[in-house]
Amino acid sequence: MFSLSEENYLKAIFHLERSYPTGVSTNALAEEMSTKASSVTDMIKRLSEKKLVAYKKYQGVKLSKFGRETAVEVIRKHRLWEVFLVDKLGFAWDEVHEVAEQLEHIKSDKLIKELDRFLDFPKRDPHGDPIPDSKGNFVTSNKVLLAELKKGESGICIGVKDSSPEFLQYLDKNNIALGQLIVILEKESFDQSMLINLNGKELKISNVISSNLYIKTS
Amino acid sequence: MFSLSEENYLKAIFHLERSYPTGVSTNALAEEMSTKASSVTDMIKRLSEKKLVAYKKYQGVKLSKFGRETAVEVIRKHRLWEVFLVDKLGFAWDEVHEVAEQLEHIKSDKLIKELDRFLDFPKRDPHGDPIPDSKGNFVTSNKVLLAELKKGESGICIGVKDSSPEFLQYLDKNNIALGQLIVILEKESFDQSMLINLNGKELKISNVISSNLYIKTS
DNA sequence: AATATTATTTAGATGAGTCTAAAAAAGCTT
DNA sequence: AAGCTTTTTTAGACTCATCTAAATAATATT
Ligand SMILES: [Mn+2]
Ligand SMILES: [Mn+2]
Ligand SMILES: [Mn+2]
Ligand SMILES: [Mn+2]
Repeated sequence: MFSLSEENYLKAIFHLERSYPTGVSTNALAEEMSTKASSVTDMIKRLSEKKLVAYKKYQGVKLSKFGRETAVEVIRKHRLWEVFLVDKLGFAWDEVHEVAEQLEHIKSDKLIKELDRFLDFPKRDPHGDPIPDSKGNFVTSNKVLLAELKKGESGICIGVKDSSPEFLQYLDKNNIALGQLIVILEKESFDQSMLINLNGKELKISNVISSNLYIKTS
Repeated sequence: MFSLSEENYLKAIFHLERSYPTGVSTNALAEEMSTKASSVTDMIKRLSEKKLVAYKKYQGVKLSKFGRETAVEVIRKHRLWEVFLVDKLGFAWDEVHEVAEQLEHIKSDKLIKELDRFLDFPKRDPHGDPIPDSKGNFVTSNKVLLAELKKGESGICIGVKDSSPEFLQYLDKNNIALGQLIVILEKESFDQSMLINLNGKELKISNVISSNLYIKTS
């Protein structure tokens, strides 16, 4: 059983490994955890002693198999709780993350097993992120940022890259939701802003927005 | 916002105040918290600085109004989560306490408000204990230990004093559940054991058992 | 009232997790 | 290759929550 801090570091390393395939740097981890590099070094040493990460001085960290399994389990719990909060308690999708950050650390195998069943084994959380199953397997869907599409192309919105309350509330305000068809009517070459069609209505969105919306491709 | 440890101490003091109306002793608190008296003294000083308890050296502690409100809120959360686990996730009543000990420390006003609504504002937890409402008010029912009743008397079982898994499993095994009518057929003066009628069936129970079952009186 | 026992507090240490400041290593420039 | 900059690690300190051992206060016994 690991501490709340240890679990949070494992999650952070897991997420950063995509951008740092050769090893997550101390500074990147410090940034992600909103802490100091020296604290990260301390924690990395602890995680290394517990065989959760592979660490060599000045080389960054990588999750071990064990560490990755642990991280995925915490992520599974986080996302299941997010589904619970939205589907059962009526939270909005921009209100769930903070609470899930706490709930993900509750230790009980039975709890998470029964919660999963109660929610009818959901495959995705309210932000479109995949939920690992009890064995740690999860779908990796073919997605691309809306910003990468060209004029005339279209696709279904299936997730958000930024899931901050601010961004999610912007989407709500403009009636952009997961599952919706988006057609690119115009794309401005100067600032990459787009005119899109959404439910028959036209909407102008900046590159900041289109760079944080995932579209299903295949 | 208080730490997990602080909240647990407040709960313990709250429960012990019934037995120690003039002030909860350091040793009693150490016993309840499974820790050492010196640790208790340290914590009491912290709680006192935060105005959660009134403390004078060698005099024991009492909760302040603020401290009592905080304790009651934690107890409210604990019991609501226990209802959730039993009613929604299918936990048995002897499996919920440990998990609720963790869940009671989750910080989110909205979460507990919506959970309460989701559970349809339950008045009692799975062990018959009253659940404080959002203002901290809860019913204090007229109850008496089964052991205090005499031959020929009867009443409805409404709660347990000991809610350890071992005791609860004993009750399950003997089909004793909350809400049931219990009639005392015989009472042995030597060891206080009883012969009771339960759903038409006769059952012999020891004083250890009857001293941990609450019966509704008025 | 003096003494013995018990309860409580103090003193000092430990471990987890964090911090700042300083040292050391790695990576870039020229 | 030497020097400069950035990154990372080390050293030392702090808080919270705990512990053991010792000191002190309160209570009980004779
Ligand atoms: Mn989240
Ligand atoms: Mn999410
Ligand atoms: Mn309980
Ligand atoms: Mn209970």
